Amino acid sequence: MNIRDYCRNPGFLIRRCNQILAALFAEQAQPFGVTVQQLATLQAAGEFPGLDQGRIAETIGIDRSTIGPIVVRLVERGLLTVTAPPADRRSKLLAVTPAGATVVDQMLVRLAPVRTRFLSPLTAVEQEQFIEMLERLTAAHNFVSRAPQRFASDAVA
Amino acid sequence: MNIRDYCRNPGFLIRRCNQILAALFAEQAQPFGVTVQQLATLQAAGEFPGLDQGRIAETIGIDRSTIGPIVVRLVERGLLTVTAPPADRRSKLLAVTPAGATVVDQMLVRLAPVRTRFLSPLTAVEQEQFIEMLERLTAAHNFVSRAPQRFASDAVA
DNA sequence: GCTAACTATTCAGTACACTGAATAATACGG
DNA sequence: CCGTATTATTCAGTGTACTGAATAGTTAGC
Repeated sequence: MNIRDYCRNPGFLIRRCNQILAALFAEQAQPFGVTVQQLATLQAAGEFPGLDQGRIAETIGIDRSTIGPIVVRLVERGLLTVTAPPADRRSKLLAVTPAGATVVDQMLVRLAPVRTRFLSPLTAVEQEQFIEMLERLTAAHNFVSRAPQRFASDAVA
Repeated sequence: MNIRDYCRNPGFLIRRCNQILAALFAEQAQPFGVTVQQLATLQAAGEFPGLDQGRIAETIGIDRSTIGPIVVRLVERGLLTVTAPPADRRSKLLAVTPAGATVVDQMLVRLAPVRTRFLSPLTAVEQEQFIEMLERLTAAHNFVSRAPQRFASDAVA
């Protein structure tokens, strides 16, 4: 296997896409100083107020040991608040501040074109197929990584 | 836009795929203690012996400031050697050691099933379409990231 | 009630990834 | 030649990601 074939592996291509999307995101997000995972955290916390940190991490599919530092940065910037419920002092309940909600709204507006631009090399039909295939792949392999994704609204079986 | 829609963005899905592929890779690569980027570096250095560090980085699409530490770790493990050519003492020429070549061969054998397993939720036709779409996306946006990919064999226009 | 299992988070350690700036060596224009 | 632009790499700083282990708090069994 030579290098050119190696670069046709899904692992390699997905990594390249990740780099590209990170750059496109950073371009738009720069004035806000908020990263992808920080935005995802804000959005999940906004939709499920009062959910604990671990379940927010599950909702967006990031590791529990990774969300801690993310939350710290968001709290430092005044975009998120953390409270320890008296019932269970192990957990940390997250809530988005008004400033945080504003940032999310403004960022989503600026980021909408990124999706369009990234997918533009594909035809409209291909774009739908591509997203659908990605969804199928992530769903099928959800439990492979240490941070499987689970929505808070999904009842525990 | 709610969280479920947010998770249908290519950025989110690609990040999840990346996590999954990293986990699948790690599962097979663990006994070797070699990471994805380290393997890619070894392979590129093996195919283009005597190429300088910066061009190896370009070949595999990683940042020049990232490859330095990767090379250091590979040299420490005796899988790679670095020489400073007398002609231009700024650059560092990389070469794979026999031990490094053996590691690459053994790892490629173990990693072949990872590709098959990852793509298995798609039909044979879809798998080809998926890879082709990824190639088109990465090619179209190649210069968006700080580390565009360029093969050493591509003549400079 | 008190220990034992369980759960939420954190911490230490390793490895990317990128930005912006610094350092060092080379090449070129006059 | 000699300073200036160019090129190769490095460094400092920030932010993920994951592993394995530790810490702290809770629930359950008996």
